[in-house]
Amino acid sequence: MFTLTFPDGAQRQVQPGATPLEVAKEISPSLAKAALAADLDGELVSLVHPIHKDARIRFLTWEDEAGKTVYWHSSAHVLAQAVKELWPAALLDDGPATEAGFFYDIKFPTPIGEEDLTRIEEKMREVLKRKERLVRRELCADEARSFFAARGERFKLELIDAIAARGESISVYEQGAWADLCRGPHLLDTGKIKAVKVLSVAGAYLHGDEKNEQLQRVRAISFPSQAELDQHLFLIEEAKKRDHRKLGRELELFSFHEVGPGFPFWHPNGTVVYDELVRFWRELHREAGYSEIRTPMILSESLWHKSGHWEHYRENMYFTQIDEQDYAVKPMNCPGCCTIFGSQPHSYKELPLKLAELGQVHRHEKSGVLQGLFRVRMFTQDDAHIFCTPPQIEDEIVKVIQLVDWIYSTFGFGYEMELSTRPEEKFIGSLEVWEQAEGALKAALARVGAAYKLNPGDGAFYGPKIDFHIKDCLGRRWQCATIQLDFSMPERFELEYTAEDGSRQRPVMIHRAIFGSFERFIGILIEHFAGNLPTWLAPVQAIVLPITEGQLEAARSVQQELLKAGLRAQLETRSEKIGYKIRAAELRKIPWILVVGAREAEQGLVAVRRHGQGDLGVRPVAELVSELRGLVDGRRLEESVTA
RNA sequence: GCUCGCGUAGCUCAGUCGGUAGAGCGCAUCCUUGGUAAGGAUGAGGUCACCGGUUCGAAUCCGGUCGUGAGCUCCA
Repeated sequence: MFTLTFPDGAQRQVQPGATPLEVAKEISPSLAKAALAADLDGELVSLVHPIHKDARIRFLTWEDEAGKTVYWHSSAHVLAQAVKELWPAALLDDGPATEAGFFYDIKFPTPIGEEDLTRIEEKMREVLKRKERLVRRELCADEARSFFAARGERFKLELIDAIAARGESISVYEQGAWADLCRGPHLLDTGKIKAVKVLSVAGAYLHGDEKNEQLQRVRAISFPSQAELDQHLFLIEEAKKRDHRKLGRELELFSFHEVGPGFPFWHPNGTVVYDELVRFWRELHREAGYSEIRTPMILSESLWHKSGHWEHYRENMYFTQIDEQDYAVKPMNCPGCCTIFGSQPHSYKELPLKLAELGQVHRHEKSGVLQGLFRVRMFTQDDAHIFCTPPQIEDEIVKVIQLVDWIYSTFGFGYEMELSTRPEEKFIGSLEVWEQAEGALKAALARVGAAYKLNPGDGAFYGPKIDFHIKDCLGRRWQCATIQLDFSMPERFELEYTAEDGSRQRPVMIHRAIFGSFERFIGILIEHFAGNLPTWLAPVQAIVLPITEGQLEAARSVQQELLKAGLRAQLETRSEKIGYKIRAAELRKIPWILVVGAREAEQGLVAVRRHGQGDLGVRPVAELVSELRGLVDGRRLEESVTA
């Protein structure tokens, strides 16, 4: 007998070879019905996996990420089967589950188009109706090779070789007359998959490698009920409405033009948002002991040789000539900052020295990756470089993490952290320094009590780093903040400080950004708030609407009061009906709409209307002004109106 | 950069079989002075992304270029 331990600590004895499904049935029929797979000592297993040890067990349902993964992975097999029934000559590569659905990379005899998606979807429903069992079968490498060779699946043969090379066991999952190479685990049968939607088809490289031939990636999603699918499709539509590229145009924040692909043009409204963020950032950094610097946009190519960028980053840089000398447009700010640090002697007493720079950088990104403000060729980083001694690293990292947390919480953003450590091979500096640095980062994370994901070997060649990812409304994760330790740059620039004992020492450099770039951050803000920016960030904070031209002067004086209080207020002067003017202001997402009619004008009142909330009643002008000032000064989120 | 799709007025989009362009919104002018999401009239706006080809004739068919979208690869 083996002992299974459940998440709540309860235990149960089972016979050797018992399966999670049998265990679930003993507990309750509803659990057996809801269970999709099980977690056995951290291993993801199917419900018919025989248990041959004492273990902790947890049943995975649709509510668990891992449960969804199994569900969608099985759905991917259904997709593949449907495709093979429609195009027997299609060649399959790989078809995993993703964060939201699943895909399959396929080489079609002739490329398919959007119009084929419905056919695939209908065929999938047909396959699902058969409610076929997914049966696992283990094969040796040669059996597997002849199995897929007989079917002409040459991509699968490559996958088999890769699996065999890793010394892993090879298995196929059969469903009806068809079978796919797969590690599993899977659902017991396809009957639990109730609703499917084939979403898109796009190019993808074989095995995800750019050098390989191009296949087509068919993306789809499935749900246990039609209602859940409908809800998901509704959310996709809602997300599209928030697309910052659309809102950016509608709200006249920024634009892109053929004369500068990837180079954003900031319109007056967008510039206000940008400047407010800068102001917020400056306030916090001044308080946190940073000094601000500015370094040139174009610098001699020799500097970029020295920094290593020419060697490692040339592909992404723009070059030019001045007086027949070679120059480069800066893609990063660190060399400029190091030039300042190196321009004068430093004492240990100055450390940690924190030099911040709103550095505008240009990077030649591949044309295909440009994407609104999320991926541009010119952007401004809220950069800073902290020069310190190795023992100071931990404290400084803690302070940066706290600053990031403060800034993100001001916008109501959730985020995830990742720690990337020393690469296996390509790295500079001694193992000792790396260990010290990684230890400092881990200690800092522990001190702030942050949960983080470890990416072993994912650090830069010059040092380990902590990355912060914000999740946007489409579920995409964007790296914004980053904290990177850098042992390389101080070395290359021969930076030094005089230590207590008079010796010359090399400082450690911490490279960090919090917004990451203003461009991307604003893009995320727009989508996060669906364009309804909090009052402190809104390009126009209030608009005054006279009901008739008779109140134009009274309305103008209300506007003057707001302007005097430092608020961004406009006056509507068009002679339209009030309904029309309100509609226009609502569409511009102006947070405060102030209506002045004969009644209000007489008593020094305004009728207040908050965007999205309708009429809030009348209020004395002075009272409203101080309320708005409070919102702005406190950089209040006003969640009730932005949600 | 690669694959596929798309490109018509400031915006959203029609435009049939190849016969040199249309709507709504917005904008301008005039009328209207209306109390919480669209009052009315008139008018201006387009080298149909660009270059080339086929054709008597191209927004429409073909090729190329540029831009853009979905992905891939890469990243703040």
